[in-house]
Amino acid sequence: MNTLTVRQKEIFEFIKSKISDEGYPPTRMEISNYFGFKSPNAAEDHLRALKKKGFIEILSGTSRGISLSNIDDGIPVIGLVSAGSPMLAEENVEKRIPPHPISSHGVDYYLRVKGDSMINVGIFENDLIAVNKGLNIKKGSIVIARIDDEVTVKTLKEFSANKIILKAENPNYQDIIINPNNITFDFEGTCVGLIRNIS
Amino acid sequence: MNTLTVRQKEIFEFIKSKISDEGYPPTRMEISNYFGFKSPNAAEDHLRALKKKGFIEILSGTSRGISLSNIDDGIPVIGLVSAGSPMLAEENVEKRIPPHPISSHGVDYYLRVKGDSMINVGIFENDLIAVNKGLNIKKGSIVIARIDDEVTVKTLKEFSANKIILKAENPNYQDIIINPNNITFDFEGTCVGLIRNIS
DNA sequence: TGCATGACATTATATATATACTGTATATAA
DNA sequence: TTATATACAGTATATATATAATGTCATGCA
Repeated sequence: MNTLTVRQKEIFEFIKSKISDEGYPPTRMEISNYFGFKSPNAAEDHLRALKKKGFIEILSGTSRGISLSNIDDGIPVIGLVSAGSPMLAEENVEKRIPPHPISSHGVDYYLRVKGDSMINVGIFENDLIAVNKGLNIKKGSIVIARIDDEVTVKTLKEFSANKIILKAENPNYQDIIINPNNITFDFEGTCVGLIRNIS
Repeated sequence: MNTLTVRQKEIFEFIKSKISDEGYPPTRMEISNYFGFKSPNAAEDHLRALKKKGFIEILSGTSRGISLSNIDDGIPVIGLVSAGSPMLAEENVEKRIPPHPISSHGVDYYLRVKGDSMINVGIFENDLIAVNKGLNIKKGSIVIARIDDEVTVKTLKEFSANKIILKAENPNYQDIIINPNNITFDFEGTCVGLIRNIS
C-alpha cells in the first residue's frame, strides 16, 4: 500500500478536520491559505497525490468535491477466529460499528468475548472488548494473545524472553505458562475498553 | 419551537442525506434538480426558511456552505447527580458523546458508576452504563432508581405496589427493601448497555 | 378584505472554485 | 546519470455557485 509523505499526511488530516469541524471539505484556496501556499495549484497537486495514492476521491467540476475514500466502514467486530486466518481477515468480521470515542486509546477492532475466564475484571461472555494493536505490551495489561492459533484474552502477569505467564481472572482457571520459543505465540493487542449490550 | 412544513422537511432531509452520502452539502442547483425546481431560487428560498427556523446555518459566499444546526450534540454522560436536580439537568452533564449503536435499545443517557455494588454482573466503578428511560421496568432488570434523591443502580428483585426490593450484585451489600408509599422513590430507567475505558 | 407565508419561476451577475499550463528546486530511485 | 516524485509559485480561465431583484399563485389568518 502506498504511504503518504509527511506533508501529504498534513494535508489529509486538514481535510478530515475541515469535514468534521465545518461539515464540508475545503476548497483549494482554503487549503492554500491554511498552509501558506501562494498558489492554489500547490493544493491541487497535493490533492492529485492523495488521489493517486487512494486516500481521497476527487469529483471533477464539483466545488468541495473531495471525499475520503478511506471509507471508514466502521470498526470491525471480530467474532470467532478461523484457524490460520489473520485476526482482521474478512471471514472473521462479524459486523462493523461506527468509530466511537469509547477509549482514550485508539481502537483497531472489537473482539467478541467467549467464555468466563475474565469475569473478575468484569469481562463477560459476549462482551465486546476494544483492542488496540499498537500499544506497548506490558505487565498487568489485559492482552489479546494467540497461542497455537487460538485467540485468548488474559492478564499479562509475566513477560520475558522465554517465559510468559497469562493469568485468567477467574479462580476456576489456571495460569497459562508459555515458553514462546517452543510454541507459536503472538500478541494481537491490548484491551483498551469494553462494550456490553444488555437486552 | 418552530416547526417545518412538509416541503421544508423534505428539503432538510435531502440535505442531511446528501451530507451523509456524498460527504458534503448540496448546492442550490442540486437541490433544485432533485426536486424538479426550474429555478435555483426556489432552493434559496427554502434554505432561507430553514435558516429562519433554526434548522441550518448558511455561510455567505461559501459554496456548499450549509451546516446543520446542532440538534444532536450527542448523548449526555451523567456524572455526580446534584440533590434535587433532574437527572438530565445541565449541571449533571459531564460531557456528551456521539450516538452509537451500543445497545439494541435506545440510549437516553450514560451514567457514570460509583462504587462496587454491582461487580458480580460486571459493572465496575467508573464504567458508563447506558440508560433507557422508556423501557418497561421489570423484575430481573438492572434499574436506575432514585431513593430519597439518591441515585442508585441495582437489580430489581421484587416490584409490587407497596414493596420494592433492589438487590446489589455484591455479597457485601444487603438488599434494599422499600415501601414506595413511605419514601420518595422513582425509577429513572433501565440499564441497556455498558461502556468501559481501560487506560 | 388585507396581509403574511409558502412555494415556486425568471433573469441576472459577482465571485467562488476547479483546474490547466508552465516553471523552479530538491530529493531519490534506477 | 537520468528519470521520477515531491513541493511548491505564477498566471489564466471556464464554469460552478451563491444570491439579488421581481413576479405569480395559493393558503391561512386576523
